[in-house]
Amino acid sequence: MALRVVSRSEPSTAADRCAREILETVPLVMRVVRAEMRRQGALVVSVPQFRALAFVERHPGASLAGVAEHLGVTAPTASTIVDRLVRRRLVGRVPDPAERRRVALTLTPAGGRLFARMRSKARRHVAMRLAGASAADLRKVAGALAVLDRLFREETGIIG
Amino acid sequence: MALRVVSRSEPSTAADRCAREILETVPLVMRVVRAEMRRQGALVVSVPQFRALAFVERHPGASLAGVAEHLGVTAPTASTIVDRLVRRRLVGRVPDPAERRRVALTLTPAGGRLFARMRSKARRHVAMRLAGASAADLRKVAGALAVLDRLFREETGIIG
DNA sequence: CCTAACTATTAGATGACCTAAGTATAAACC
DNA sequence: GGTTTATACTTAGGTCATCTAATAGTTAGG
Repeated sequence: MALRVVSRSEPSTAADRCAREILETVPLVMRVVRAEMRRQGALVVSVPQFRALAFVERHPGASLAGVAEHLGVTAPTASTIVDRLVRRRLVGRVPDPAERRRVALTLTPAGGRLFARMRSKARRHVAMRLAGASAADLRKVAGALAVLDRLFREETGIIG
Repeated sequence: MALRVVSRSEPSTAADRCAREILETVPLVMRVVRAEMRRQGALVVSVPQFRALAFVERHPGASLAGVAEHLGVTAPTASTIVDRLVRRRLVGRVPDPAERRRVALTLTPAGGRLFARMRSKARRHVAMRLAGASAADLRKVAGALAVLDRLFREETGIIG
């Protein structure tokens, strides 16, 4: 024990260094994307609302609990998020005939269009940033993303 | 023009594919980290508050405008964020004697301790995730982060 | 000086998030 | 079959982040 007191203040594992870099760069990327979207006035709905749209598009007839789990938020939070989407006619919410305590959520045509537009705009923003990268760099990034995805993907679910 | 109508719906550039993956994985990583922090009760202050602490630690005597620019928010937003930190005795806010419309912000000892604790906790969380990666994977990730950092770093500043 | 520019705050709004408490429906169990 | 328990969602009340618009105090320029 007493022999391992050297430089406790500066962790030097490769994983530790990589962790610092992740906590530096990953939030930066998201902030820049969000900022560019906002600057263009392309943030027509909030980020959680957008994620809810994405989930409902992929899971037509989804329940509120499904949205809540996918967003990693509590049921009341999901309820109000969906409620704003419903009030803007982007999502339809009808009671499920088989399970009448459930609601079945669907994208309205307007909701589908808005979602597609926002998503392609975000992708175009990122792609424009990537225009300044070489093909080799792009391959590096893609490979690293696969690694990160694998490491962070598990346990998508409960947030508590 | 009319000759380029093929598959407009599916962009296939390498940069486009990479952009899709970035928009998939990068938010995932951040959400997982935030969720783990919250689960451990380690989110003692909010993310913007934490970022404000980080800025003031690195720039003692910073002004409110400095915090606002670093956070990418408006002055009123920065004001309330700093205000909560001041009320919790994590940040000191005194009028700058030379420029009496400015305030000089500093970390209190408690603020410094709390910031250091939160940061190391976040790093440890990420490092634990990375424990399941090979050394080669870590090198890949680090290299990709450097690329992303370069591509997204510029234009840190104005958001509005 | 006195106005123009700048720094910070206050006021008022929307939205995300939480916990706790309700309502309604389904399942389960005597 | 009726009561109890569990499930799905909503409502109520609170904190925090965020915006724009308006305000107060300070400095600088003409």
